[in-house]
Amino acid sequence: MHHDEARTRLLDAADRLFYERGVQAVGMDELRAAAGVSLKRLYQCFPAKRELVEAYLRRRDERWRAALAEYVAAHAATPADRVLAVFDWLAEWFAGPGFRGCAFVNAYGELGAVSDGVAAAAHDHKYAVRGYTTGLAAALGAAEPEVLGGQLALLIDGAITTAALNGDPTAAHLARDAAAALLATATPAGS
Amino acid sequence: MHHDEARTRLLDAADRLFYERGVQAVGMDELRAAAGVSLKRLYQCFPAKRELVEAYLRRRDERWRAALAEYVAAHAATPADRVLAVFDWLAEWFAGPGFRGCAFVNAYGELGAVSDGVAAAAHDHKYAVRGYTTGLAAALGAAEPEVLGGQLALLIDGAITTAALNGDPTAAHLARDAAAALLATATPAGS
DNA sequence: TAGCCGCGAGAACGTGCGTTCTCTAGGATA
DNA sequence: TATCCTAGAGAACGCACGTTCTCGCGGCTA
Repeated sequence: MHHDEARTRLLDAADRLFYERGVQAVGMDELRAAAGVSLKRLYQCFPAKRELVEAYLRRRDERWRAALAEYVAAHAATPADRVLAVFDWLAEWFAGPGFRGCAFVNAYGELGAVSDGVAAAAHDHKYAVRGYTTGLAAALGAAEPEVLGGQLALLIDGAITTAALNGDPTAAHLARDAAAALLATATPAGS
Repeated sequence: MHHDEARTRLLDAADRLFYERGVQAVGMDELRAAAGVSLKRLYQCFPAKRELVEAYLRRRDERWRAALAEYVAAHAATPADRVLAVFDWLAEWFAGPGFRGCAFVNAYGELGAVSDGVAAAAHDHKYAVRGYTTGLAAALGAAEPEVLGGQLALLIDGAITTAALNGDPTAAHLARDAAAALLATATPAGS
């Protein structure tokens, strides 16, 4: 097996197992077995668990934001619809199998105090999401895009947390309605 | 030392250490030392770490919600001010020393998949907070108190997450402004 | 005073896990 | 064909930690 394929399989296994059960609940040997890779190869690809964890978060960040952006681009035509589509995408995610909240929040709770790399990955992810919503707000012609974008990010995080901890996927609808109300007050009428 | 005093000191130490560094990063012996209690006494009070963790969460839930309700009652006169005061309290919490996000979200990320007790404690906490905000919304005369209350809870969770992961205490102000906008659209004019 | 009880201190035990080491087999090369 | 390199399988190591056990001391009771 090639180095790159082993790396991909390890990241796939990490993405599933770390998200499903938490980082510390999954051992390197279980990961190795799930990926179908030898322990020696594992440590060639990721010399320590720390590095695997950070690579898992970095890749998940890219994929998560790409999936969101792709859905929004495909399902909405107007700037306002794009904002609302964000919450439609969340609704689908929440209702899907295996949803267990935000991987970055979870990892931060587990390791943020102890691992700078994890804390930085969580920070960067949230910062990037906020950048995305701020972009949507700017496209709307909002008076203060940073404010509206930040508020949309709050609603996203709140919905994820509520959906996970309360097991309530309808949090996405609640957040969508709140976002619509914020849009109405923060943008020039009729935009 | 009395049994009850040992229990209190253990819970005090747990509240500080578990919140500060995460549950799994703190060993029973370190906890014992921080509480100034013997290991034998520790296991008399809490026969397993699991039980100490759950007691920590239960007590923190009560104290957190009591502190919030007390602040709101003391700093706001009208129903609308009470809603906004929630976010003022959050702003103080975020800016205080040692803030590291929501203890329940953190514990859920760490152990929610593996411990039913932790998942239930997190659920119950969020459910209770939502009940509180729904009460505030009802006092406002909101057309749909459950909706507004739920949305306020989303903003609270979003603000906590953003403040923690982005290290940005001003998330409370953002959330406060968003709450004000929601109040304006969800309540009869002038209430 | 003699015996008993409960406590604190800390050693000890078992287990899980991150990481490294050993051994064996197979394929490429001269 | 002989040799070397690499990979896989899995044993081994070291450590951390949850939990239990041992020991010795101090205070109570008869």
